Amino acid sequence: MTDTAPRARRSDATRAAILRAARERFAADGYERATIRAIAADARIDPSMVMRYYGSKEGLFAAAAEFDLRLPDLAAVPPDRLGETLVRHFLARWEGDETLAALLRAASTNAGAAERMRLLFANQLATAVAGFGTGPASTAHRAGLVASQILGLAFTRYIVRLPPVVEMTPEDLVDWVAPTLQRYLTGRPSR
Amino acid sequence: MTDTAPRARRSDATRAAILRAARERFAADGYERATIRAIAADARIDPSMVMRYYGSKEGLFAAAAEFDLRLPDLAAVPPDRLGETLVRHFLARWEGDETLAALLRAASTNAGAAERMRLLFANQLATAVAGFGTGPASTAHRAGLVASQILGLAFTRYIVRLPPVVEMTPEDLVDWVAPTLQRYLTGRPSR
DNA sequence: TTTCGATGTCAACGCTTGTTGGCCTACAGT
DNA sequence: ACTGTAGGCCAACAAGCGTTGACATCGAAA
Repeated sequence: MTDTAPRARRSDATRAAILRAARERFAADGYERATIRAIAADARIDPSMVMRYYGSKEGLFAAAAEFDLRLPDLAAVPPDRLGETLVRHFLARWEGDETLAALLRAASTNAGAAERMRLLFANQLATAVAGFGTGPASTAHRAGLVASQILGLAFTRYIVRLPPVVEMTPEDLVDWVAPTLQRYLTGRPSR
Repeated sequence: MTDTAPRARRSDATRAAILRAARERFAADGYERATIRAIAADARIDPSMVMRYYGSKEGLFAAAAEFDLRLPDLAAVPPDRLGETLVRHFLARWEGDETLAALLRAASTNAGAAERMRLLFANQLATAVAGFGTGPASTAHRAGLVASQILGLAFTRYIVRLPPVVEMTPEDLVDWVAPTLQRYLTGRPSR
């Protein structure tokens, strides 16, 4: 039941090459400047193949932006190390897979990409941190605050490339940002 | 000496209308989807006028993205209220002027806009917070961390519009985010 | 060996884009 | 009243875009 398409088609390699090239281009150029022609050239096939396999540019992006945050089970983490765990995980996930960068860049100008970003954080981050924290702030608000810091870090480090943020080592970033996330998850606001 | 162009030209109103329309479009659509034709239509003039007055689309954007953060003199702020002051100021600045949103959206896909964003934070934010904090972290790093949280807040609230971040009131945001900035400016990292 | 669907190429379509140059019009200086 | 210039519009350009359909080729089933 796990594989609905039992035998591999001969075109699977082509499909994969298209996806790989698409992720690269979307991550580097954003949605509108990443052209189907350029993606096809990278994958060494004709632009019309992209249309055949993915229907449209939107369809290609939807396939290329499929992403799993792979968040660990936070219930198994010592409660006072939640922030550290999250920063470390996101940094690793970001540097190892350019899909998130593609989604981030595209979300600025493409409505569909922004919607995907919202779903990603609602379905994966918000549910992962559900149950943490008490008091006046809802779990959703805590997840939103975490998202604001995580995405801001990614935006300044990988998109705008602010020099001081780029220069900091992952360990520096963990040391500084972990307490922020920790407080957003388990702390209280001032006043 | 304050006004180098003593008498107002008759075209100044048109120039201003173009700039206003450009800021709106760049903020709403980003750099590539905001077309000169659409901007000209909003300003009720011919597209060729945009070229005459601003030379090119890049030139128009450069003029439209001119921005002053208008940061207050932080030396005059009680040292333990730096974070609160900054969050409040940025929130007000953001909601009152769409230029920053235009710059933020465009910075994701346009190299020139990203460069402008870097200059903005280097020249205005980094210099405003210069001198705060001691210890192993340089002032530039502290400014970069502040930028990551401020831009992340703007990105999630005004660009991606993550529901929990949009729903929070400005006062809620101040209460939660102020301690973060306070620590980035005057605190120490964990470990 | 023939057949037929899957795989891939080619050329073109209709459209939009930034940009340009020519032309008309109104108004300020004489 | 005349004239020069600044302000504005119109039409068109070359280029690039996503997308389409017709045609070639390969590989496996018959």
